[in-house]
Amino acid sequence: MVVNAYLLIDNKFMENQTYTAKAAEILDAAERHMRAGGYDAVSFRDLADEVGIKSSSVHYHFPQKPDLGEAVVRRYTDTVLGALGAPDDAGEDAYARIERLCAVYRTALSQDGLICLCCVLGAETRDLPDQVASAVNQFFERVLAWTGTALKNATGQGGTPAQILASLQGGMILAMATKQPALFDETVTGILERLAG
Amino acid sequence: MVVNAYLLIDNKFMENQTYTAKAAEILDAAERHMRAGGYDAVSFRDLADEVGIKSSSVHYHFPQKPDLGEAVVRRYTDTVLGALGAPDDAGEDAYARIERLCAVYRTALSQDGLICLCCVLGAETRDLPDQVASAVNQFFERVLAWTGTALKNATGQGGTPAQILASLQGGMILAMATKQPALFDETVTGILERLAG
DNA sequence: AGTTACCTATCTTCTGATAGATAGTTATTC
DNA sequence: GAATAACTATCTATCAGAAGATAGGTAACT
Repeated sequence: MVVNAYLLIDNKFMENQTYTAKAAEILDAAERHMRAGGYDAVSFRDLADEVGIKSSSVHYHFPQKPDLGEAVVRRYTDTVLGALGAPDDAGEDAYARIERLCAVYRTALSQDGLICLCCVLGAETRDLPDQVASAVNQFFERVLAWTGTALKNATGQGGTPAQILASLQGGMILAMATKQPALFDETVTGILERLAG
Repeated sequence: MVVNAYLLIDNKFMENQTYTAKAAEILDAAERHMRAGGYDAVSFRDLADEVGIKSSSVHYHFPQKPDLGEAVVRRYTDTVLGALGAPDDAGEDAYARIERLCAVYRTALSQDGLICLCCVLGAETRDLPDQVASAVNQFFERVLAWTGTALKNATGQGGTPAQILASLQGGMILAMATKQPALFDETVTGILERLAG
């Protein structure tokens, strides 16, 4: 049986895409820079220096910058969805799932001191190469879908997936821009209170 | 009486800072680019071309790039606060005021097809020159303060200023990144529903 | 005379990108 | 099993273009 290569991109098989150690190092550095300063904050030379190779070797792993950008976003998407786990585990209620969603975001913020990659890139979508913008779009579609499933059979008036996700993304920006991490926690509190009803 | 120049920056006098026609044109172009793609999306040459002068002449109006960035953010802040009007007009209730806040954001999004400047810059705060990051910080402090005042004597459980603002900022990103403006409207609906109680 | 608002010309540094060489590994063929 | 081919991951060297920035000139207005 021949597997449709296109399908491979949009279903679970893709989640296990592997990279060599060096390529992964490059992606790590690129993600860090992008989350701190956006797409333009990444330069092939800086990445090369950080991982100890030459800039031309970075092009070997990721021919063009949009290829690199797309790879960073796709890997990030898979990491986040992996951390979120199943949105329809019967042993959990909606509250526990959304609490987990908030915790995933919270960890990213406090652990790395950086906000969500797709929050940063989403803000500059208009100027991103199509390839990258499309990957960012898919991140949101997938997380929105996860949240929609997670909310099934929710009791309280917890709000829609878009409302919840908007609060999380906006809370991060507020926390980062005002240097007050507590503002993020405040938005999380609001989300969970509404869900508890 | 000598007016304290520092005070001038943080109170209403500052709102009337004037620019020559050409400087204002430069700020317009710079704001457009920044709202579409962030701080790095602005180049002196592009701005110069757009307003019909040479790049060195842009430096005449705004010596360094951080000066330009700061000016764009400060002018934007004053414009937004001007559009918001008084947060403590006795003839209005909290709902009407927050409705206005949402409308201001909504207009920016639908009229220009661009999201809030400080949403974009806030996302990349970590990599911004201090001068610019500080102006972005002040934008949020002022809008948070406006919202706090607007909510005084609110009846329903409308949420805190940070919760409301986070929803608005996040809703914009979601709308932009998914190319679904309706997602912004959905977050606005949520904000107003909670406020109505 | 001084100030304003531009200009020309130029500099350095950084950017993404490419061509072509090299050493080491892996696979294929005789 | 040895010879050869192909692939992987890096290098050196280089390019054209764009970036922010500066020095110094000019014409007009105050």
